[in-house]
Amino acid sequence: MDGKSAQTKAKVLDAALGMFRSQGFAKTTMRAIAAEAGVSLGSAYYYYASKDELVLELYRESVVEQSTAASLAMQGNSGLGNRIKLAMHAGIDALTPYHGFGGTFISSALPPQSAVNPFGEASAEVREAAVGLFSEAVDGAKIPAFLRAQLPELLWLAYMGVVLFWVYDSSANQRRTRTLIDGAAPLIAKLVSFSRLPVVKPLVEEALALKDKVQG
Amino acid sequence: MDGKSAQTKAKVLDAALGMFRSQGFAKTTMRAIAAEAGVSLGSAYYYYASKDELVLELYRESVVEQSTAASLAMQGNSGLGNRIKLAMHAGIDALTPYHGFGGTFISSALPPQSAVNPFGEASAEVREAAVGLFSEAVDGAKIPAFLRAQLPELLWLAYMGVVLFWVYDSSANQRRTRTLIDGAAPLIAKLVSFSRLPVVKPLVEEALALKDKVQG
DNA sequence: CACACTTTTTGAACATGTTCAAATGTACCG
DNA sequence: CGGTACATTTGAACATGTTCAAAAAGTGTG
Repeated sequence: MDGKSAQTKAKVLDAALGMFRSQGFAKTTMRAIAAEAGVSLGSAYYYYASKDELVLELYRESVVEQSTAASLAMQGNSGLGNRIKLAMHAGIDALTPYHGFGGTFISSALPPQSAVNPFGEASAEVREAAVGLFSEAVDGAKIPAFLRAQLPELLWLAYMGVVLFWVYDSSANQRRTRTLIDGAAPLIAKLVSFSRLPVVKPLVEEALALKDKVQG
Repeated sequence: MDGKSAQTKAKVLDAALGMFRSQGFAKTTMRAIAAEAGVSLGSAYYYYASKDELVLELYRESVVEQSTAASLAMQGNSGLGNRIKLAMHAGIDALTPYHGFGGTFISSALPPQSAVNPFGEASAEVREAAVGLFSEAVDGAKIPAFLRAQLPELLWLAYMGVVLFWVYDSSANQRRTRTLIDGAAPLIAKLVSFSRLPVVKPLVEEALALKDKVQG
């Protein structure tokens, strides 16, 4: 039966996410999470082996939120640039409540051995969902054949860069990040469309070849 | 008099760097550093307010090593691609002893409020040195005027990307990172040279404008 | 030298992430 | 029911980064 156990697990997660939002990541102690959830410290660890795993859930939820919001918004919008914009803005929207502790968030997210590291094993499922969102953004646009397969992953990578920028963005409401997205998305679209041209094509092909060579 | 005090400080730093290399960052405790240096725990903290500050020293030293090695190597080498290659390889060379704990390194290096964060206040001096190295790499090459001023910083940014890749690179001796540098450097050089062409120029100009708009 | 003031040193104390052996609860079998 | 195996819960114990008040050592002054 999954009822009781799952319920406890959910209580712990709710307490954690709530306190992350209100107190930040560093200030939220495992003891406080356990207390808020009404369980003992050991119990919290029974369900989540580390504080990082809680962050992975947060990341997971944010991607779900990003996906649903972006999918919906893309229904009425065509044009590669526009769709990239929507996908990225939706991601930042979902992360916004956590900007205050973006720093501590990223410090547990980036180490290679961390459960949360976006490039790692543990987050494969979430990453694929995110890449899938960019596939959706690309769908319907005219993409040169030699680019199509790789483009979604490249866009996700670019988005990871945007997230990193966002973490450091101290402007009010992270306006600079929004500006970055608004500027970068059409640029990317333009680059994709130009990638057919004789001057640009070999450059792009070379870059794609390097990406393949360097991967795995 | 700076003799005694500076000597103690140096002893702490030496102990720390040595143990970082041999044990990794996480496994090296402040207590162990203090013991190795022959001082008390409190004394270690008197000189370095946090473990992160020790990492900043490491970063500083690695940039110095990178700079001297790269400057030397560039004396006999011309060609933008080659010089970029040299600068980046020198950086990875200097970091190699620490690859084992690159993950923990980056986890303390990236948080915005960390003393070590490469984009932050505290590391401004080191960052300028690193950007300066790329200025040197660019010197002598024919760079389109509208690009020249921004290029070194862009190259440093690209190099930060390479370092991030290196952190995650689990191939033997980080061969993939070397492949990346060898492939990316000529690509960048080609892009710079193509940036004069009518198709490419507006794209690059737009990107530069976006960078300015988004900065500060 | 005696005194005051500063720099340095010390180790105990604290907070917090994590581990673990033991206690408690639950489900199912004979 | 009695009992056994498994799941869950508990809180004490541990390790470690960091803080801090007090002691010690050093330095200059009268």
